[in-house]
Amino acid sequence: MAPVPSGVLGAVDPTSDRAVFRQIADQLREAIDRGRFKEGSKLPSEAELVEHFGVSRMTVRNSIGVLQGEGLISAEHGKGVFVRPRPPVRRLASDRFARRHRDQGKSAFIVEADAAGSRPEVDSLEVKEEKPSRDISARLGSPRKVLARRRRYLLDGRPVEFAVSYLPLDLARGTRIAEPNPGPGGIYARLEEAGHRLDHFDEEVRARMPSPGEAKMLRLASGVPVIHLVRTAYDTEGRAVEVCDTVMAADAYVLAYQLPAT
Amino acid sequence: MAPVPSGVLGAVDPTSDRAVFRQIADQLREAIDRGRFKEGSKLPSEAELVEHFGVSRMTVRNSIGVLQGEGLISAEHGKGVFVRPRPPVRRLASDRFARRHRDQGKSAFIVEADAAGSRPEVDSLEVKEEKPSRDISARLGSPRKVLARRRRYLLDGRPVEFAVSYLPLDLARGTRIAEPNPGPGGIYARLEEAGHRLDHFDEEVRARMPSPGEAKMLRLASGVPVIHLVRTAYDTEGRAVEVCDTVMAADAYVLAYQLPAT
DNA sequence: CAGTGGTCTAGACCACGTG
DNA sequence: ACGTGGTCTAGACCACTGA
Repeated sequence: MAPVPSGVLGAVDPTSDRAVFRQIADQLREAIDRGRFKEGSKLPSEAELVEHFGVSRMTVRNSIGVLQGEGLISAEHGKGVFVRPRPPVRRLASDRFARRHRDQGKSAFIVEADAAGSRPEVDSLEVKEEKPSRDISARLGSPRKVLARRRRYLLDGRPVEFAVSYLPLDLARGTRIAEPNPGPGGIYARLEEAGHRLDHFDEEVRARMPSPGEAKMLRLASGVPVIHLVRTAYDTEGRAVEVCDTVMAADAYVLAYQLPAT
Repeated sequence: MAPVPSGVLGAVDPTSDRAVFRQIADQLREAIDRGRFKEGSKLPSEAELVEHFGVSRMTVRNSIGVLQGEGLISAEHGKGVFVRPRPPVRRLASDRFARRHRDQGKSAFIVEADAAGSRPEVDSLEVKEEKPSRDISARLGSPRKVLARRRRYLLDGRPVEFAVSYLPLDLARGTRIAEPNPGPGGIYARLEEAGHRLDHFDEEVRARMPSPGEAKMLRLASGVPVIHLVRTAYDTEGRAVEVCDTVMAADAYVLAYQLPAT
């Protein structure tokens, strides 16, 4: 068993008021912050830390759990504990739905990822009619049924976002919007062709820890929150024509908005 | 010791592939979701769960840890484990910095909280000159020193937000902006009086788990992420005149934006 | 005071990943 | 086969809360 690199980690004081596992977590955190353990690199194994600090394994595991909860490290069964790499973030600009950005063939996600040198994928595509939740229904003006378009987005094989678009049935049924591939420019282009010129979008942004289902769908490490974004699209007559409910891996995104000062 | 209420929690299957502590976490999560344990109410004690499921205490504690990480429950030493109440959220609208909202005497935070029936407080107010971080410096056009205005916001005694405003020294030194109370309309009103008419704001929104210092400052329970918001204010000449760096308790906020469709 | 969660020990066996 | 983390036990003592 390799010893812990000398000088990187000190000793703990069992008589201190601060719990031993917190002292160990503090030392590891500081070592990571100072770059003594680099992004993606392996921390000393539990056994090595037990040896180094002279504590029981549960104490070491407890300290590792603290840093996992902070999103700093993640454990991989059979391999070790690693400093969590910060993945490249996708920047969502507030003008991303402007008409000029509607590409002829490809979706905004694909275009943008290609430009950034990432490999984009969309999977789990599912389109079906269903009864809306109370919340979605209220936002769309209480339709009895809606068309739901579900899909998951991945970058370089990593799932980063899961989104569901809801549209009132009278706008969607029988159009390309109800097909898996809605055609060039996406559903917004189809809505405008049908006479529903878009006026503006409302976006609501929340952050929270993922449900177990979301963590699985996005393959989230512990300590990674999600950004929950609900966007409502309005046409020029003030009618809500679409609600898009999106859950994003928070470590993969930064949202950018421009606000008028007037 | 009171028994676990009958019918609410079942049994675990030690031969299952799913770990026992996950099965217990699943059962507790489902009971909470179904409302069998209401918001703010106390869960069975660790000892009662040990008795009910016939497992060791560490197993029960492990399952409790899972739900804490999800932000569903929080433990209080000496009292018990409770279903985490969802605090009222503060909605930040994208027009919150419009001139018409600049109240004569009070800050936007105070006005809004009063209207919502909450008791607002601002503390830890600190104003000083300092050397900016690389990031802040870049956003402000690389000034050598800046004025930093730090403050913490509380609602009904609960800290919800910690904010730091940075301004280039040449705009702030010798003005009311450099005083703890910048006067009616706040620093934006002072900037405009000095001829820096505001044109727009850029906001960047991220979500992540808090650092230990942030968790302490905002008294965050485990399983509560923070929203990190960086806003840059530009005047009509395109100069960045202020950067505001804000860390918010994610369970206390929803951000609302309006985006043009053009 | 009794009851609660917080910390810690010293073991055990299992499941995963790699050589 | 071996080293890694994952799960689990059966205890112990401590610190906080409330009656």
